[in-house]
Amino acid sequence: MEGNSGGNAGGGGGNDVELLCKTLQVEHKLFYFDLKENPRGRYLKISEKTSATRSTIIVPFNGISWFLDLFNYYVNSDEQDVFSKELQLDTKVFYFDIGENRRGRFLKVSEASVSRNRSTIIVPAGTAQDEGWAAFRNILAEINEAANLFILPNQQNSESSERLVGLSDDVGAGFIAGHSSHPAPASDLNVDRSVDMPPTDEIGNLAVSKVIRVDQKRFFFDLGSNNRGHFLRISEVAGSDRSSIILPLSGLKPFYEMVGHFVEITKDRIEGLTGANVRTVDPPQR
DNA sequence: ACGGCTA
Repeated sequence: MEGNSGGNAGGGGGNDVELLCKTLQVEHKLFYFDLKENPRGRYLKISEKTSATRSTIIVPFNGISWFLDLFNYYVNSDEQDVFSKELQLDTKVFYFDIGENRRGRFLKVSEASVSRNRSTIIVPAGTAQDEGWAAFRNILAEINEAANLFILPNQQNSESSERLVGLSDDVGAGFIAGHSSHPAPASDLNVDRSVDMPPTDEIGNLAVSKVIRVDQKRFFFDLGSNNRGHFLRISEVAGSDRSSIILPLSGLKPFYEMVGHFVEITKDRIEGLTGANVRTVDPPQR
């Protein structure tokens, strides 16, 4: 059903001119790549279509080469040392996450923007040597090539890379300081390096969320509050199972010190492991 | 013939 954005209400893009269209089939999914243009500029629309589902992300024009780089990264890296990535482009953030289930491995690409709901596409790795991702990467490469032809010479300067910061590698923000030669003192065991703690009276409103991935599990850290006060909820999510502990903020420091204690006494065994991976996620909506 | 994803 392509025509569901008929009125172009709120910038649906229905009237935008198509510069380039490509399709890719991976397993039973169909991916549509549409390079489009409107008065505000160019963008790449990537849609994932299943028999029952369609999901779309919109990549700003200057993000196409970043997408290409990231897919190259996931295609070329060994399975055991790929990590989640975040890509900030303009007002959007794209999250790249590896997942695996009985169907196989997949790459989840999720677009978060302030206004729109989060949208996600999931690209199967494919059966042999990530060929699903590789095919996806090849399409991106073709589009990136073609897109460069659309750039006029005088536009290249304004599109150049100094504005395009935002590729962040989240590796190594786990409990263990990566390869530092000295043992991590307790003050370095800081899970929350990138988010400033808000004043206590704002915590309830300013839901701060983090997630770490350890093997197949994910642990979500969410600040919240109820009539009993403020708390940190730590949720373990593995597959469809989820369980949580609710830690009153008064217990946070003892909890932290206790974890630090176990980090200390086990560090001989866990030094060098880099399983944990921290990133910021959108505040949950509630 | 899938169907994943704290939307």
